[in-house]
Amino acid sequence: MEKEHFLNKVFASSGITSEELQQIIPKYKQVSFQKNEYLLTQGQVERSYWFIETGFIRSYIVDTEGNDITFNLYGSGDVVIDYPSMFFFAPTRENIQALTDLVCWEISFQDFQEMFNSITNFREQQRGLLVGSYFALKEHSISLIADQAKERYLSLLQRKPTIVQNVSLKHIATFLGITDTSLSRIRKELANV
Amino acid sequence: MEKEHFLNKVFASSGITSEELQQIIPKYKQVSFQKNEYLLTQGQVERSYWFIETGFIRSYIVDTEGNDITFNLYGSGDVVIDYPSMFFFAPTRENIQALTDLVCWEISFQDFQEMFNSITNFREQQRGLLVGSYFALKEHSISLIADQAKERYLSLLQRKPTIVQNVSLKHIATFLGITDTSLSRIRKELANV
DNA sequence: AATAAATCTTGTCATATGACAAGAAAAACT
DNA sequence: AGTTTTTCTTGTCATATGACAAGATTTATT
Repeated sequence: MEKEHFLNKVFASSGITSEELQQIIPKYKQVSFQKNEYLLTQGQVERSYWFIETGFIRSYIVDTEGNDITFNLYGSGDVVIDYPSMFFFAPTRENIQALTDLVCWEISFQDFQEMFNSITNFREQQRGLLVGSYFALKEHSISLIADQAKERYLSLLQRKPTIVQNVSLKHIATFLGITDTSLSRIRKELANV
Repeated sequence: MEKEHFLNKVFASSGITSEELQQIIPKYKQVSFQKNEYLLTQGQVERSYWFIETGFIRSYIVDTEGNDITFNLYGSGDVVIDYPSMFFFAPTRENIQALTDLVCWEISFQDFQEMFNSITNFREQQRGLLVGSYFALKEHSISLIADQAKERYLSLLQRKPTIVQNVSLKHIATFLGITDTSLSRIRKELANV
């Protein structure tokens, strides 16, 4: 996709003017990653973030027992960023990995910061992304407490069908807070109905 | 506490100048709530938020089965806000309730917004609060998946001892994603060691 | 102080999910 | 195409936690 076309879509409902968009466009650059490549690994400080044009990404953390837990799954159109690392200059606990070959649009923290401080509409739009991530995490967290594993799976299937279709069972399972064994049984049960 | 003294503490490490602080100070007003009073209820849109000077607050949501689940617990110095409701003008799912008599400092969204757009240091500091909330929620969410209930309780006890001392067992339990019965047993077990 | 209400503890039993292991199926690689 | 590696399924058994109910304790109210 052409850069301008893509960014037009990203900023479509933000009220950004075409003059502002002309300032924003040069800050984004297209980057590609190969399947299994890492965009960020544990211990690094994130100095830029990405919008996915095509492909799938997961982020995962390794817990104290060494278990690999998928923290988030991303698809086309999603923004991929570890906010605490980016804004606190803190070494991340996350590993962000390409699940497929990727085409992304990257912006550096420095460029982001400059536009965040100078363009009100950009600021509002980006704050919206952060609040949106917070909201998604909040719903996920409530769901881990309130819902059975089967309900969590059905909810994900409804909200992000392409993720469920394209990501391996074990990653979806740990994202939902269960084992791959359990998710396999849940799928079997759902298929039998 | 005097208003200026309190705000000096809140903005201490934000790089805000004393001229800027003079702009900020008039926007905050002291408000009191009585025990059990609601600061926000389900369905409302949040139009201001609070810093707690003294007292304890909990926010809870009611799930689809009618269960009351504590989403967050707040004590002195904490910022109390439902970000999605505030920034998306969305009816909240949360009920925010005083657990004790409270003294808080309140700021309206409108005043917040004005300063967020005009004072760079205020902007950075407030963005930091949002990212900090995101980070806390992220750790909590990972902990719900990766840790046993006992570990989650011990972690809360270590990070927020005054919360554990001042909030009733059943609220702490649902915050940790377990029943009051289970938490009671965990406490018994810990006492016996 | 007496009473009522809320909170916490403890018993018994049920159940969702995990742990581990073996095979089957699918995907990746040579 | 054949081989290796990864992913998914299924069986058996274990366990953390829940559900419900009855008392005990603490706190609030008259």
